[in-house]
Amino acid sequence: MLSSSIAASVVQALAVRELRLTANRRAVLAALEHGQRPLTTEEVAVASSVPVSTVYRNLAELVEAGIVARVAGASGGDRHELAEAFSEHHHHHLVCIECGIVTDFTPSAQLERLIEKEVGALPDRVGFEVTHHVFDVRGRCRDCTRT
Amino acid sequence: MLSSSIAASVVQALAVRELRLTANRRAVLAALEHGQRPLTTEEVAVASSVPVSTVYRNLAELVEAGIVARVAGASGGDRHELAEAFSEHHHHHLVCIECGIVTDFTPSAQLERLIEKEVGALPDRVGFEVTHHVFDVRGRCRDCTRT
DNA sequence: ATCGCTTTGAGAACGATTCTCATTCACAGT
DNA sequence: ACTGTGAATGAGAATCGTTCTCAAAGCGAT
Repeated sequence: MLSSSIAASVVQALAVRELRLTANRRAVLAALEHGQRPLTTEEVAVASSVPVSTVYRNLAELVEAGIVARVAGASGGDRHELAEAFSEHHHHHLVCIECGIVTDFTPSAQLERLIEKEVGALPDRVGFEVTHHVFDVRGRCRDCTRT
Repeated sequence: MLSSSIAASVVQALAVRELRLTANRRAVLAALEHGQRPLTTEEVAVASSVPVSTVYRNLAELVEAGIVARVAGASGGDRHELAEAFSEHHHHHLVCIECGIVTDFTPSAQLERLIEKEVGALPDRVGFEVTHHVFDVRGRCRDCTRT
């Protein structure tokens, strides 16, 4: 079930785009909320029991509405998670280049501050309008190093 | 033409995997070396005049051999560039979410140091074997902000 | 209950990537 | 140079993830 605290703000964000919080979208969001990690479209479809074509469409709409964030996996399909405004806190990703699994991690506040500062200077420096940054670490996860 | 300075080390890296530096692979690498930015598979095929199926295969092998790096674009096809060991220097990317173009930028040494430190601690902290990190900034490039 | 609009779902369509396999090529040994 | 062996090639088929299509169903307001 989608937690009601999230539901409220989701409804608002959807309303802006004249989208409704239907049972399917609820199920998709609930899957993302309870998933331990960013999920592929396929995983969302299975976890939510919503047909794939609808999951594709819903995820696209939710990303568009800023409720869901797309995470670049190692290969084979993008992954999705609740956008930061709708989940716990700012974090980054550990991407396993072997099995493709993506897990979260939170870097130090110091690093975060420095990144913000650096990124904030880009518009003036190179005329690039920043929407967000990605700081991912790639390598082999605990399971895959056991082989 | 692929610069001879690179060619030498490429041959070595290829030899480890029993791969040869053929005319096609030369052309693919030359395209990446002279491209101003990370290129899509299609762009490499055109620039090098090598058939797409061969470009796909060659890029995969070169990535596998650590000679080429895959860069996650905004959408529509991954992009490729020479791996850092074979190109000028360490850098990161500005990815335009509008047109998909990827350009390079170099963050401050201070940020780089802090990232290294943080990333270096991960193996002990969470049992993740780090191969490299990705620090990309997403937004709209100069051209796309003009619309 | 009715109207107008959004949403849905099954399958078709599409595009990027991978696979297949007969042919060609590169290098090592002679 | 000549030959043998495994690597590399290329054209098209096959595959896989994603998007599109369209008729049917759902939701909210009147």
